[in-house]
Parts: sequence; C-alpha cells; structure tokens
Amino acid sequence: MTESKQPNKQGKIRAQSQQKILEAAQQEFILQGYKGATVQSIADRAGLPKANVLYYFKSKENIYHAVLEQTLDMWDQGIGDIEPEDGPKVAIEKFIAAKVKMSFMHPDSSKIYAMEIIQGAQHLKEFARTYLRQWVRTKAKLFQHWIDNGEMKDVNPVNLIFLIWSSTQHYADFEAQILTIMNRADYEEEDVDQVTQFLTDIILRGCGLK
Amino acid sequence: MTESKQPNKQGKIRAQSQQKILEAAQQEFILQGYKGATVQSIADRAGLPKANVLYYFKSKENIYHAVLEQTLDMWDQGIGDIEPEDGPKVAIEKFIAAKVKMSFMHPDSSKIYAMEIIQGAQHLKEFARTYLRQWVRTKAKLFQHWIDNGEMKDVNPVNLIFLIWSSTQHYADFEAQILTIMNRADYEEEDVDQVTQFLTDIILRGCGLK
DNA sequence: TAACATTCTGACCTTTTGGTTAACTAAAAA
DNA sequence: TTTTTAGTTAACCAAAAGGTCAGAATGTTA
Repeated sequence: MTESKQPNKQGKIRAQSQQKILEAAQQEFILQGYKGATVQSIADRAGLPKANVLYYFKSKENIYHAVLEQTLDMWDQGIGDIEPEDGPKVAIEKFIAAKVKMSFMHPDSSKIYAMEIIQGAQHLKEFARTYLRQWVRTKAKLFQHWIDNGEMKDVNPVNLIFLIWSSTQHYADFEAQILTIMNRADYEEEDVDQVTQFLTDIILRGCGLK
Repeated sequence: MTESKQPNKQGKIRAQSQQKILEAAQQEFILQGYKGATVQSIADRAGLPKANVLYYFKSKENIYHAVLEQTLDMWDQGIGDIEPEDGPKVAIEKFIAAKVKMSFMHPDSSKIYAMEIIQGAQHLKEFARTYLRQWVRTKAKLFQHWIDNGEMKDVNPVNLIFLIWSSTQHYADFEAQILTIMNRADYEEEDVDQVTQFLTDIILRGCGLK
C-alpha cells in the first residue's frame, strides 16, 4: 500500500502531457481521419517522441477513445439546458445561443463528433441509444406540452431539435466552406452574435413565437 | 490510328467495372476514411482482385478523385435551380424540396462531401472558391432583390442559404444518429415528404412568407 | 484463323505503421 | 544513501499497405 504520491507535482506532468497529446491527436484525427493520423504525427504535433506518447496511452485506439470522451464531456456541458419554466421562446433562444457559442468556440469537438456519426457512429452508438435518445425525448415532450397549451405553433418537436442542431453545428463543421464562400480567413467575434441573431429570428418566427 | 473500338461492347466492360469500383470505393471511403480505405478492401467490396482495380485506376488517389467528381456532378444536378420569376415562396419551396430529396436519395454523396469539408476541403477548395462562391452570390442577390421589394422579411440571404443546406443535409450526414434516436432501422418513403413539409413550413414562416 | 488489343491476375517489392523492449535519467521515499 | 517509482527514448520488429510487372486469359477485327 504505497499510496503516497500526487500531493501536486505527481499527477501534474502526467496531466499536462496527456492534455498536450489529446489536443494534438484531435487535430490529427480531424485532418487525417482515424487511420490517417499516425502515432508519429500525433507525437510530432505534440512535440514528444512517439514512444512517450505510447507510454501515456497504450495504443492509438486509447488515444482516440480519450479524444471522444473529451468531446462528449464538452457536448454535455455546452448544451444549454432547456427548462420547463422558461417557456418556448426563452427555451429556444437559450438552446440556439448555447449551440452557436459551442460551434464557434469548440469547432474541433463538433468536427470529431460529426465525423464519427457520418462514419456510422460505431463508437457513439451506445451514447446515442441511451443518453441522446432520452435527451431528445424529454425535450420533445416539453415542446409538445407547450404546443398542446397553445404556446407555440404545432411543429414536430423532434424535427425542431434536429433543425437547431444542424443549423448551428454547420458553422463549426463546414467552417472551411463557409469561410471560402464568404472570402474570409477566419471567423470573428461578431459572427457569433450575428448567427445567433439570424437563427433565433427565423426559428422563433417559424415556430410562431414572434 | 487504330481508332476502332467502342461500337458498343468495347467501353462497356470498362464502364461497368469502373462504376462498380467507384461505388465500392465510395462506401469504403465513408466507412474507413481515405487512409483507412485500402485498395484491397475496395477490391473486395467490388468483387474484383486488387490488381484489377489498379488496372482501371492507376492509384488510390485517382479512385478518390473519381469519387469526388461523381459527387460534385450529383450536387450540380440535384440542386434545385432557383429562378427569378418564381418569387421567394416557390423558390424556397423548390430549393428545400430538391435538397431534401437529394439527402434521402443519395446520402452517400452528401457524406463524402461533408467529410471532405470537415477535413479542410483540401480537394474542394477550388470548387468552393469559384463555383460555389459564385452560386451563393447569385442566389443571395436574388433573395436580396425580393427583400428590397418587400416580398419577404429582411433576413440575411447568405445565412438563409446556409440554413437550408445544413438542415437538409443533416438527414443524410447524420442518418446514423437520427435513426438511432428515433429507434428506427431505416428511413421510409414518407420521411422525405414529412421532412420537406416541416422544413418548408418553418423556414417559409421564418421568412415571413406564410 | 491469325494477329492484335484489352482485360485480368498472382507474385513480388518497398515503405510505413503500430506497438514492444530494454536501457537510461530524474526525482521522490525510506 | 539506497531504493522505488515515474518519465523518457532509441532501436527494433512483424504486419499491412500501395503499387509494379510479367504473363495468362479473353475478346475483337481483318
């Protein structure tokens, strides 16, 4: 029972190195895909020798799992929570604002997630089947309740959720295309508000809330 | 000048084999990514020996290019053409209907395209910079014209185009997630109409056209 | 049928990759 | 100081990958 270590210094190096590796790996996985990202390229990007990367994560699979987990945590935190007492207008406003913000602040998480789903959601099937499905059902019920109460137009709540997800995530996932089309090098501060404003405006009115 | 061949039989075998290879390749590229899709796996899926695949396409790069080209052709054909004389209501209806139909009928093309963009659009930068940018500008001007004429609400036309693209393509790209959440095995005929109906309804009303 | 072109294919080669190992250093505990 | 533990790294290896090639098989045409 040599349960000593980790007063502070201990886990520090570990945590730092792991984080550096995860960030590098996320980039590489996006740019090259799972198979295309090599342990060497991840190591190079992280500024570490390959063997050191394998020391912290026993295998490439493990690195990928860790990246995905980080992504799901982000999703979980960033998703604005819809609350019953908000009413439909505020709920949708909060929901859209949260998702747009996440898209602009953590586009890479969104990209990794999108690639996983496109490729068949092999690693996320369970997450979708349990967590996501439940989340959608709960929120859909809430919307349905407001609809039944005449507080908003009768639109399919599930489709509405998909609409908000897709239209907000688009700015993260399709960043390259959007910037090219608009002939811009990067997103800027005000884009977040502009997009939030636009989507909120259209969707609220679309739901008969404006 | 032995310009004989191809009265009919000639190019036939060639065309058939190539098409079989392209379909197999598209699947593999989606499922495994560019690097993950091996020439062997493409050959296996196409039911041909590897060397035969390399006989028709000199390299894996070439196969990928051919797949992308096919995808852009599809995009080009499938995009409902907005015409000035339609007016905003019909234009948006046609646009949404065309994109939804494409998403449900050719989800794989949409997926390949999406992956390319997410990964930085390396092979599509030129397409986006020239063709797409021009397309968006032309259509945006049209919408702006209608807005100036008071025929629709004052919404940002470029954002509107992005909204329609994203919300429709979502059903192709995120197929796996949507089906899992809805606890279904496959899309069905009526889904196309239902989704078209939903999106048209919300977006038209969002644009003050209902 | 003979000549020619096209299609097909197993065997082979080179390079790259994920992962292991063993040895070394640094630092913290005993 | 001695002993452990954590971290670091070059060198190595087996497997898998992309691609070549020579020659066999199968048409096509004259």
